[in-house]
Amino acid sequence: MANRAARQTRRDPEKKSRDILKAARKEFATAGFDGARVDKIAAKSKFSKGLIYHHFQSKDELFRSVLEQLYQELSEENAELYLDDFEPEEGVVRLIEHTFDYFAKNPDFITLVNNENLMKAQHLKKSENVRKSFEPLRESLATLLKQGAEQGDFRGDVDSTELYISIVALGYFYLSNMSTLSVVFDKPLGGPDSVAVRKQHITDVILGYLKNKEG
Amino acid sequence: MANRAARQTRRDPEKKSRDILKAARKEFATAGFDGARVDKIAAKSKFSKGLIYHHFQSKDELFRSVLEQLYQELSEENAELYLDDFEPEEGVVRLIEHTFDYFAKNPDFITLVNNENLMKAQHLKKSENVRKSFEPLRESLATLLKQGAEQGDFRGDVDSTELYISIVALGYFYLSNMSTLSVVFDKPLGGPDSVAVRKQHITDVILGYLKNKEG
Amino acid sequence: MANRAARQTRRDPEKKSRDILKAARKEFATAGFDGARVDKIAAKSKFSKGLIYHHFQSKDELFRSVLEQLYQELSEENAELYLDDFEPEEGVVRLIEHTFDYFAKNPDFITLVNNENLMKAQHLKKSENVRKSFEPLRESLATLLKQGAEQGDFRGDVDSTELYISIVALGYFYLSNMSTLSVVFDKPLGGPDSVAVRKQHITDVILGYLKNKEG
Amino acid sequence: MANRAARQTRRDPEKKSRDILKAARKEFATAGFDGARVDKIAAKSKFSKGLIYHHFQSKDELFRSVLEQLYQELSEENAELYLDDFEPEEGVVRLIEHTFDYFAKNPDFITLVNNENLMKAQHLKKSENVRKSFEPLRESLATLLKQGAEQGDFRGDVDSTELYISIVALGYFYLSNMSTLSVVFDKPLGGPDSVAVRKQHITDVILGYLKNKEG
DNA sequence: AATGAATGAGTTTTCATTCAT
DNA sequence: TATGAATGAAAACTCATTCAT
Repeated sequence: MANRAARQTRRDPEKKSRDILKAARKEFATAGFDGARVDKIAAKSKFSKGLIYHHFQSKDELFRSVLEQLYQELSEENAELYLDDFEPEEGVVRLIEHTFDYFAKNPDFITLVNNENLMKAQHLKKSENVRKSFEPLRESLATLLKQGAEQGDFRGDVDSTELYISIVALGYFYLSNMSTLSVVFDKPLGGPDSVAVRKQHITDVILGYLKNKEG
Repeated sequence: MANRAARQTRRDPEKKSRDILKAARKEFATAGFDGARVDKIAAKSKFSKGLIYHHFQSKDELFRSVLEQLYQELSEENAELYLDDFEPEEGVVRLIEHTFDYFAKNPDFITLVNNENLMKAQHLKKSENVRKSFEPLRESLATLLKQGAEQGDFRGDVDSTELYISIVALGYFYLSNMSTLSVVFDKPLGGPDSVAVRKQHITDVILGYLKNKEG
Repeated sequence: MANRAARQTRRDPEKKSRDILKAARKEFATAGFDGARVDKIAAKSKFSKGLIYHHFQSKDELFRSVLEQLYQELSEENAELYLDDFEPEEGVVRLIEHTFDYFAKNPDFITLVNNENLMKAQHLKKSENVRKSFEPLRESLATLLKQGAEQGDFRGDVDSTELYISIVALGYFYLSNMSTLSVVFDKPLGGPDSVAVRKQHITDVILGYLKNKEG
Repeated sequence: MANRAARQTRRDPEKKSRDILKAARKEFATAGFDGARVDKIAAKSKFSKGLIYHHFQSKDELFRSVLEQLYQELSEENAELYLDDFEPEEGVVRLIEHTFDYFAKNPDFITLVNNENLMKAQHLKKSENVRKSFEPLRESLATLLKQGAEQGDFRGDVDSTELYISIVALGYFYLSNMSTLSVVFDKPLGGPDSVAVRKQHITDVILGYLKNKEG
């Protein structure tokens, strides 16, 4: 039995990779790329350092894999939104709320992406499979905007990419910069109340903008 | 006179500190806190490592000083806006444009602040003089919002802190995440045209929101 | 066989530890704790600095291990004395001579222990296995003293711990402070004649004291 | 007045040296030669590092001066014993007790001398004025021993230098090695009771030895 | 005489990566 | 495949000493 379990472990390299990636993601998110320690990742994943280097060639490659997995997950979640099935306003609200909630529930995403930006996206640039990964969502949003404009609900001069960036920005920045904002505004922003207020504010801003047709 | 100047140089520890801080800011912005090398800061500043440790006690303290200087500069620039002298809409536009331009012209600010957020603002928390440093600006903005509402130009339900965070977020996030965004949208966002478009979009969003009085 | 031996070497971390400890002991004894250089220990032991830090966590831990080994060796040597097998006077003389000879042959012991005392025994305090390591010897001495008193050879008011400290002190101090004593008495004390004279003097003092029953 | 005080300071370099030496002695005793910091000595003495280097040429020279002062003080105290004015036994007891008390009251002496021995007396060897500084005391002790032997109180085969070293050893070692002894005997030796017991034991040993004429 | 800023060689320690087994 | 001991290059930080003022 023990033998069989061992064999199982031996024969499931994907499971191994997943475990390593999970540990790596946590470590990179906690300590940043430069602060992360391969030793700690090994300890957390219960595999040896040698094995990690066997599966991934370097710390950089490991980080790249973490990022790819991260964007892959986000894409999958976004695909579940089925924006095309909703009326323009409802669709936009769904997108806003889902985007905010996703970042709020996945603080590691923000940390890791910020890290990657500090390094000028050098890892992501090598990942073909994340290129254009937001295209489906952008297209759905463009459709909503077009329909909204045609129905007279939304203004007609809105660029879908810019708007999506704005929807992300309003939540991402708040969550990403919470620590320093709390200091410079001398007010803790991390509480559930503050977060709920923020989420409502974001919806107000985006909808207020879209529905102001005198633009 | 030359003599005096020489003496001045020798005896001007503030000048020295400024030079060190300048070099440190560049290195921290380029490499991040963990990636930054005190050796490089010494080389860039033309002073010895020993001197750096004589003036600042540790790499952490040096980073803290860089951050303090950074927020100090931003506060000073913000004070020059004289928002109180303008009509509501003009004032808000000034604030939006100035904020965006400031971040665009000072990419180091974003890098350094992101770094500090990755470290949970541990350095900034020790800096008493940055606490509430945005209070004057927030108050000016609150006044503009109130006047704008009274004059019937702006909606009346806007929280000044949330709005200011939004104004910052819309530009900061774009600039901060430009590298990864360029990859996932497969479209270079750093060019002057893109930046100008972005700036206009931000103004549109904020004004569109504020001037939509149907809440 | 050769193969096996090679493997042995590779796989014998205890041998490695012993080699490192040997080099460390020499360096610490020569230069003192603060004066000792981990670089030199690495060079002497033919292992890399990294390996030393892999086996021992810090310079302090390395020093602690050296001390533990030191006391371990002394305990083992003391156990070989079999004091219980001898008549009181002969047993005491054996102890005196062995103690003196041990310190004379192991000058590193004195240097290292003096160092540890300069540091208030901070390392030894963490070593559980040296606590009470002299208890067997003290007990044997106590037995000898009791027997000697019963047989009318020794005085009856002697504390075994105090006496053992005295036996050690008379030799240890002479060897430990030889350098300064040679200066202040303007007379080299390190020669074999001086040492032999000293050893005889110590035996005279202790026996003279023990056998003076008018105390 | 202030002026005068300043002048006074300026004109009293000996006072300055004394203050520096006092601070240096404390620092060297606390941290050992290698552990001592010139910066700390400067801070403690309220003089600048430059001044310290002006008066003493190096850390080594400073340590040498501390040692010289130390032995000078001990010599002066010993001269106050007036051993020649006492009967043999009383004189020897005075010497034993004074020696023990001196070390007990001046723990720095032990620390500093041990340090110097770890460095093979390299500093003391350069100090002409400590050579033979114990000659007067040794001579007084020799006289006491001779008188005691003539009066039939003491045995006649005692070398004064060996005996003096023993008198010192029995107290010095106990005080010097108290930290490690407390660990290996698992018993705190620093308390006033233990010290008093030790002092009595030393007197017993030396007198017991001297008065045992069957030697 | 007096200061303390400035230096640079050197310390302990760390860590990504390799490699023998 | 899998391990983890081993390495070496580099990191933050220290400190006796010097030197311009």
